[in-house]
Amino acid sequence: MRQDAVQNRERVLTAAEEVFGAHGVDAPMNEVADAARVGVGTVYRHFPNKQALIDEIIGARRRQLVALADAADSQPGGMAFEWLLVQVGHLQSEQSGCLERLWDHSEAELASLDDFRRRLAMLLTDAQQAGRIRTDATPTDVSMIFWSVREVVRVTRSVAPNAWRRHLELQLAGLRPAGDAAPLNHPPLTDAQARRIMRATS
Amino acid sequence: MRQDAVQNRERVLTAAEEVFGAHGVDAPMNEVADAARVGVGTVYRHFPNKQALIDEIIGARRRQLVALADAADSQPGGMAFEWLLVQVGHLQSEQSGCLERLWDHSEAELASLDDFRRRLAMLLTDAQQAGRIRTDATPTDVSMIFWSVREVVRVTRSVAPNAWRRHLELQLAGLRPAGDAAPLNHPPLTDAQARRIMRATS
DNA sequence: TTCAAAGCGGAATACACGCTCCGTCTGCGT
DNA sequence: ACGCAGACGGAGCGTGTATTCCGCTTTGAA
Repeated sequence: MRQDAVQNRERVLTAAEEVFGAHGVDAPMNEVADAARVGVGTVYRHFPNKQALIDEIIGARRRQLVALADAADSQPGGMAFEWLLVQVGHLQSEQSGCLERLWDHSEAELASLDDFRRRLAMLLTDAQQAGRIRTDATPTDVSMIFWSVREVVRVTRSVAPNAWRRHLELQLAGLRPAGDAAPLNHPPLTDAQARRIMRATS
Repeated sequence: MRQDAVQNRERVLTAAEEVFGAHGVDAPMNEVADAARVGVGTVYRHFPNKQALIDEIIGARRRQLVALADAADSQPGGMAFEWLLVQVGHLQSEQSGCLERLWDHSEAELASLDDFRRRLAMLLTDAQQAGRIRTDATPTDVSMIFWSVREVVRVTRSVAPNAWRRHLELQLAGLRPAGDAAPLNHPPLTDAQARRIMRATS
């Protein structure tokens, strides 16, 4: 590949991350091209269509996600689970507009995040055994927290970019072992449901 | 106003509630017109533009919201606050697509919901004094819960229409008085921030 | 019953966006 | 230096959607 072509591809990716991050994935391709100081034609030379460009960006984030799950193992004691949730919050709060689609997958991409989910489930179990998390919490409850944090990030980022931290703190408080608190009355999502949801949203 | 015109206006409103509720406010006006068994022209005779139609629907919901806050007063003891949160969850889960904009306002509409917010703040204080809610929770924390529940509703409704209940339960658990749980490390949104956010989202 | 005002339908318009096409330009192997 | 495969830009096409326009229909007061 020609040298300038390689450079341009990179510029487009960076620009797309910025533009989509700031204005959401609904931002027009024209804006991405302008931000990359490149014609739209060039964008389409490197990515067959808008979805492919978005996928490329999100793919990179998914890999970060898996890396984070790996890194969590080296956290002390039963803290790994909570550490991971905060890290994922960080990830979601950077260039948050891109990530509207982070938790959606075609069946094909499901594998990459399955890995993440498996590790997350293990960390959750560990945390429960360490007595830091209530035993009736399930991995699907954690998915709901991710969705919820994503939305709080989206809504608050322009005014209070750190507000999601408090929201997450409160949710973690909700996950603590029930003292005198009542047990949960509503059942968690089943895995099958969670899976269908993640496919449907996209 | 002519009799048939009155009827048609009503039909359009009902249809819009259904269509926007099911497919979100991005659903095309044509679909609304079809669902109302009416031409697009008629829709535009009654509402100057799409936004006005949406506003009308949301306005009605806001009034319901205020009514709920009033009704909460007749709930027993310190439970009024929690009861209200569940009711708001219900409200958000019905025709949820319409409500993407429920918490956004132009400065002008701020007044209508201010009333709601004032009552909510009082109920929160009551619940705190009754020892059911941690004393460091603020009304802006409750706003974040509303945003969060709205998103969980949006994501899960087609597969598990009741999933939001569990999510809310967990959040309420997070609002219980801290036993051995650590105090919150991150500050709540200020009122001014919350206000700006609600204006910016729209 | 009559008829003008009010209402209606839906084709046509305006516009925004994804994407394609093609004439022009440029890195780089020779 | 040369030539051209490969890359570039951006005008223009197709589509989808909000909104308008206008000839036809209906209502209801006289």
